[in-house]
Amino acid sequence: MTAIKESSTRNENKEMSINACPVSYVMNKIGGHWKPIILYQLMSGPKRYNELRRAIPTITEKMLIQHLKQLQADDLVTRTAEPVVPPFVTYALSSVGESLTPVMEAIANWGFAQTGR
Amino acid sequence: MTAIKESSTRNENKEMSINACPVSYVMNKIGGHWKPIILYQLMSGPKRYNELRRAIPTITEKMLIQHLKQLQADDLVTRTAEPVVPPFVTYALSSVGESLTPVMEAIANWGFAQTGR
DNA sequence: ACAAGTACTTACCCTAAAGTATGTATCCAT
DNA sequence: ATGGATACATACTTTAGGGTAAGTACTTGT
Repeated sequence: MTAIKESSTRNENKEMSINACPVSYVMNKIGGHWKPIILYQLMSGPKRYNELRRAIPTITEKMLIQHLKQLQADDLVTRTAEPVVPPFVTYALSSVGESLTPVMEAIANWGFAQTGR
Repeated sequence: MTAIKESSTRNENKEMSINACPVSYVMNKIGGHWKPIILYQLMSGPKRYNELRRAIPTITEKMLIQHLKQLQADDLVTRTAEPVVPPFVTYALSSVGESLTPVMEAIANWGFAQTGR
């Protein structure tokens, strides 16, 4: 999973920031290119893997699972796989993920206010 | 200012996301490594260039001015230079920047709730 | 027999963002 | 005249994140 060189200045700074700035901490969980988009999709309800793919046409499969895994590791989304063939895997917001909803909405609303609609 | 290769898949995806996902739009303004930290510092009042440096010891000068310029271009912060020698330059949140305060606080509070304080 | 759908995995490459290092101009204090 | 403080600028390198492409395993439909 794209191994991390554990002692670049870059990562040290990241660690520091996460501890020093509460906003920075949150950005590491919901920031980046794809995570907010995935979370935004899941806010409208649980979705299957391929539903997410189709909902976000420009995302690659690699990025989708990579971030879904990260979001699971951060306890923001849950994965439920029904043991059938063909596979039936559903992703949903965890309770922690749900608690993000008002925050995400606050962010989105500011965006709407800025862009006019 | 680090010229942008205007037609990589990367940038096309970025453009698309900004239009499709309101959260993504906001992330482009306040996301990234340093911007939230700088904004968080300015939320406690205007600061001089070197005050910011000292408040964020791990940031390099390059990153600091680069992001300050970007934040100015996005109308989130203002720069006021008194024409004296030695220079006296103050950075502050613009009115738009101020309007971000509740959003940033919502984010920070969620972070605090998650980390326990 | 073969394509299509499910949900991934893996190897390799490219680039934007961040880091390193050094330079600029002006003034004041020692 | 040398060093420190102010607020930057600019060339050069590194790396983490993202993109490309192809493969896996199992089943249903034609």
